[in-house]
Amino acid sequence: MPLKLVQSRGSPARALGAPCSACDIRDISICGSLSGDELERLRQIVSTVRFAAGQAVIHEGDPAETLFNVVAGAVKSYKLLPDGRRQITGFLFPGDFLGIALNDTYAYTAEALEATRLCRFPRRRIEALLAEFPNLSQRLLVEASNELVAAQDQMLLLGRKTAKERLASFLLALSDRAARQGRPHNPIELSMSRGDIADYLGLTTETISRTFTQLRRSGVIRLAERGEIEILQRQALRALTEGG
Amino acid sequence: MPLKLVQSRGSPARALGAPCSACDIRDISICGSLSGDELERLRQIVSTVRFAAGQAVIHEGDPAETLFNVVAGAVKSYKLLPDGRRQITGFLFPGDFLGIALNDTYAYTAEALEATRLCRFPRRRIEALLAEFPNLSQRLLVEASNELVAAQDQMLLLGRKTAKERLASFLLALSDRAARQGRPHNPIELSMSRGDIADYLGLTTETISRTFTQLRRSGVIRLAERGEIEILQRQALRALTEGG
DNA sequence: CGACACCTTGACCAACGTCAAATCCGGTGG
DNA sequence: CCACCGGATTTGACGTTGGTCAAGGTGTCG
Repeated sequence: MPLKLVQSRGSPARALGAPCSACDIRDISICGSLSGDELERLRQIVSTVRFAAGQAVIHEGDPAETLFNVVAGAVKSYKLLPDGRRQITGFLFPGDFLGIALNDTYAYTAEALEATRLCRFPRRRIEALLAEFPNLSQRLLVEASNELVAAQDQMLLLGRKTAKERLASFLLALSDRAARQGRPHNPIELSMSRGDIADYLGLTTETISRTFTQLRRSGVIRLAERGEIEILQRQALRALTEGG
Repeated sequence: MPLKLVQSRGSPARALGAPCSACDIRDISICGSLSGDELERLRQIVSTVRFAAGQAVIHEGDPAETLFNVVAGAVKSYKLLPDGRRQITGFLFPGDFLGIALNDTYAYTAEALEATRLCRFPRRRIEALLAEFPNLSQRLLVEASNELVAAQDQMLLLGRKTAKERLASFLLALSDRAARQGRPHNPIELSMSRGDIADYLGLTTETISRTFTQLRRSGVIRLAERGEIEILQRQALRALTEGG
């Protein structure tokens, strides 16, 4: 019972844009797994799109026709309940992949947090490349694996951690991720609002605010200008992460 | 266009004396994506292992040297905080894949809920096959995608749903999954304890118990013999899932 | 300079957790 | 068949964390 990809049909590739081989974020993105030839094929199907802060990139429930790679900016992805309760499932930064879940419809909505640039891949074309370049599907699998591990950490956080532990975990994770992706990691620049943090951590803005105050008063962090957060005692913050 | 499984009609017709081609759960497992030849290669690296209820299959933090496929029984996977708080990240049933996260160490512990039989694949061998059979890595990617979607649903549940909504969601998800995998789906057989359900839903045993009572009193479910749960009003239960 | 969105703080409240005590139930041995 | 044991489950009384509601502060951008 072999698994077959439904082959892409339709209009020819529309080329344009800068070569992927010179891409700023190539090393930290999915494209890093591809050779010169493969990159060229990818370039033929990619286009660049921009979104202003607050604009939706994809909508939960819409047919999943496009995959994105964040090039610059920041994105939040979230799910809603009918009465408006919201759970943010992740924040995406340059190099992160959006829409990896290869299902018929998007499982969540994604919205730009600030001016954002993304690479846009028609899904049918990507699937054709998957069949051609095993590297690519292996790389996507690795990516999905990492997301899965992060999702499990988040379940532990949402199911079992206190407000203070959640916020400490969040700040450290943001800082660590920024470091890994070569962005400034202390002070941390928060591109999201208190409300977004709350909806990510399963709390309310008020609780986020109170907990920030608590961490600040205990000297673990400092609330710097432009909403940046400086970590003053990384070890202490790490301890708070698991109830120390 | 979504990735689609294309079933070849008729039997693959590989006797071989090998169990894989005649495997009970082949159609619902990862192996369903493989042709006769590939299956034979898989058979060469697989072995069957059995675990009694309560035995650990893998340990969080151990080097990830093995992947498993559940053949019979049931497994829970969980993460612990240093002080013993526990979050169950999933329950696995026949056909489910354990250890898909291809990282160096296991991200969670997995433990048999009852007498359980699993197929055991050495990880290095699987990785070799991945390079050889693109089908396999694509199928694993689909599997990982589905897990990712489920994980996001679970985040919404843990972050934003009330106790009653959580339990309703859990019961329906169990029933739906059992149906999809061809197991009895009403009454639902709960292979896990109240404590396990609590640790999966981010609640306590007491709250689970009280909420069961509430659902029973309102006539939505019935607590049948041997701990089975009969769904009496599926529509009502579905409504409760999102606060209806 | 004023409007508006975001953030902080305070007072009070409710959902769920904690602690404790029945009760149930399957397994065991007489 | 029945009595008993031990763990799981249920139920009850009460406590706590974080939510709700409301007011005031801060900063940013016309």
